[in-house]
Amino acid sequence: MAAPATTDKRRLILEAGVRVFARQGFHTCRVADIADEAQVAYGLVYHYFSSKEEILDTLFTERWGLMLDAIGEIERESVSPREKLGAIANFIIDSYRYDPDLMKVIIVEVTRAANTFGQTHLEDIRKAYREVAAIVESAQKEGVFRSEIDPAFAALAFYGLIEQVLTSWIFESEPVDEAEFERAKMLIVETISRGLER
Amino acid sequence: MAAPATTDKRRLILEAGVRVFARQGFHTCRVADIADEAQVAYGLVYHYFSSKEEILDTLFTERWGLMLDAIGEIERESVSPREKLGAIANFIIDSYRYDPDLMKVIIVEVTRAANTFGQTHLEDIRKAYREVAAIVESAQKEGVFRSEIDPAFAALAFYGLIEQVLTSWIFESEPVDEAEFERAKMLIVETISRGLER
Amino acid sequence: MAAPATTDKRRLILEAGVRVFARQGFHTCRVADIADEAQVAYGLVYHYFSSKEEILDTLFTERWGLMLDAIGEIERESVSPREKLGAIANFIIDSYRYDPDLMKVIIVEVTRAANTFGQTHLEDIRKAYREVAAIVESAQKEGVFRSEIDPAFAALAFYGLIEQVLTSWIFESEPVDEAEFERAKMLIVETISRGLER
Amino acid sequence: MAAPATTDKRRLILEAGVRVFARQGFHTCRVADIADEAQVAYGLVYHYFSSKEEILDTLFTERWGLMLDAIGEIERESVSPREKLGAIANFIIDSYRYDPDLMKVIIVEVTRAANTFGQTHLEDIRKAYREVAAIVESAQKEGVFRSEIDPAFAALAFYGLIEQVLTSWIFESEPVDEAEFERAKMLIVETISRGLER
DNA sequence: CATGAATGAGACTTCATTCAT
DNA sequence: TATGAATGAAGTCTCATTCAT
Repeated sequence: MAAPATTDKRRLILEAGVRVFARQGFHTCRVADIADEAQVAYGLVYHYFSSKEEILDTLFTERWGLMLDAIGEIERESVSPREKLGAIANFIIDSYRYDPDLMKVIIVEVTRAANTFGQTHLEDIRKAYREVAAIVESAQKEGVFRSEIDPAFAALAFYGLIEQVLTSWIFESEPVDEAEFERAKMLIVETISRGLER
Repeated sequence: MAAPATTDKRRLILEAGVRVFARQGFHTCRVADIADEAQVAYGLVYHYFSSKEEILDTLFTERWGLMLDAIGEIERESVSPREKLGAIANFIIDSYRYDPDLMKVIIVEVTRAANTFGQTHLEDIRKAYREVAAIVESAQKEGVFRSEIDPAFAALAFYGLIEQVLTSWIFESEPVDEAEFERAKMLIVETISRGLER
Repeated sequence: MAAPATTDKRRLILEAGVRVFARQGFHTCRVADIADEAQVAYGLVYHYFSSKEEILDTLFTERWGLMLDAIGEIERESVSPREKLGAIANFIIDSYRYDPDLMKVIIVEVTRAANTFGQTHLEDIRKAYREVAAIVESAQKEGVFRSEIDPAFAALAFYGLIEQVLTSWIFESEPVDEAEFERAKMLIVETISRGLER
Repeated sequence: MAAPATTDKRRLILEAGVRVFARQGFHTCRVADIADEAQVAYGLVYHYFSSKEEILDTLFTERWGLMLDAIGEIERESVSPREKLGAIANFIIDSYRYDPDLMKVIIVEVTRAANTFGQTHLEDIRKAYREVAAIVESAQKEGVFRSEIDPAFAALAFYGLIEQVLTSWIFESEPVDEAEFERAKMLIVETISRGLER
């Protein structure tokens, strides 16, 4: 009695949404494009989602939720702050490696879109920032990180760097190769650590 | 040949565009909103600009050009690499201080918008990155900066941090106070330098 | 061959149709609203009725048929014309008293709706008019009613008055009280008789 | 400098609205039909009216306002109550004679449509009823009309009769001839007066 | 330069109806 | 009988752009 993945039309539509949003952009694509991509009747999109926006919201919330969960788990592990930040960076970069289209959509259409969706999901986004800031703060208390730097500012730098790296990949025409992923992980951790450690 | 600044309708429209794009976003606003804001007849917008997009393009190109000029000048000055990066960060932050709406529009609608405009102005944007990378590279050759870090990656980190800081201001409901500007300048230079210097 | 009234889904749908049409109007409501109101699966509506319109048609035909039957019976009784008209008025007003929603639907969506359904059921509606006209005509022949008035015109006045009274009730926010029903019956008969009798 | 009636597109659209609503009904027609009938671009309809509904509202309000004005004037004349009611009946019937399509639309889509528009314009409609009731009431005080009949009920009967007569014309396939109009005026006044006078 | 009416393609959304189970 | 997912045609409204004055 396995779940018949092929006939879960709702999931089909979400996956089509990822591809279409990534290819054409949220504002530029039409709902018809999503239906076509999903090989599904136009109206079915509205059977499962109340609007084009809800598709994007769902994609973001699902993925961002996974990330927040992962960050929470990482936070609770008893490893060094450096390793924690490294693990978070890894997770985000692996998310891109695993599904670049989805991450592109999330970054381009939500995380970096200050207006419509950025506002809607601001609280979720800020939660991720606060988690990183918390890691930095407790590392400062333990004396592992320098205290001169405001934890919130450190979180800004952390995500700013990662997002910029992902964005540079997004703009590239060629798919990113495996070595590049590993190199980026290392550089990010290296750079951030150097800025934060004593 | 006096320039009657007050009745330069073209300028009026550009300035209205800044306010409207900042307030409503490029995709959400209508050309009529811009005409209204500029207190100008609907059709006049199309007398001076061939499309809504051209208004945004003009705003971006004007401002980004000033920045590229400033970076060029800074590059040619004979000061330390650290001071050069600091000067660039200052310039960008002062741009925001001077005209937050314009910078909001440039960041939200162009720099961070991977699809439409990001693509159009990609070359301009990359030029700025390359300038910073060049500063880093020559500093590495002079032995002032560590050589382990790829200059292009350093530029990514540099802009990523600045953009993230500006973005955090953009999302804030309260206007940013002067002290915050100065604090940010210092933190940015401090963070970047620490990551790059020997 | 017991009729399990409670589970007669068809009847459930018809009754739900009355409530939904009365509340939201025929054009504004959706078939889904009727299914919801009837607590019945969406598709079942189409199992019993070929279209939304057929539900309304059925409601009208059922009720209007009862009225035509009643009028026929009343006509055959050997009472005065005044009493006959009074009995018809009574019947219609009692129909409203017994099921105001149903009468509202019939009047608003069929009887007073000149376009779609009015046309469909025009013949049925006219039959009722002709019955009243026949009563008037034979009363004129018997010398009980004045001959100056065209029987068809008299029927118009008769139904016009009743419909207007019902309409005024339909628009009222408060339910009509019993005394008002009796008062209306009297006034209607009084008014019509005065207009028709010698 | 005569008003160029031919190019007043707004008026053209209103007039087209009358014809299209009369022919197809408000719910059944499309905005495109109105634009076509007016020989005007689709978008222009929305340049002048915010919705299809606003066209109907405008038609009703314009015409009903004229009627209320006329009733007000008639009320102020120093003639007998019978003549006043006759004048009102005349005005309404002449309105139909002059522009049957417009009156058809007003009656079918507004006055007799208890749901959407009836509700919107209920107050306007009731105002007309109250004016007639006022005439009846003062006639009762002067002793010209019988006091047994509630003035509000009399108004109901008055409009009910007129509306029913107009409705019967609306349903007729042939246009109504002049003699019929005059005959109806007389019958209406006759019937109502007989019901009300001492 | 300036105006704003006019155009019409386009996109979203709704919902009656069908159909496979 | 009963279910509700699936279909897709329609229709409303928006708005960038054009154009006559």
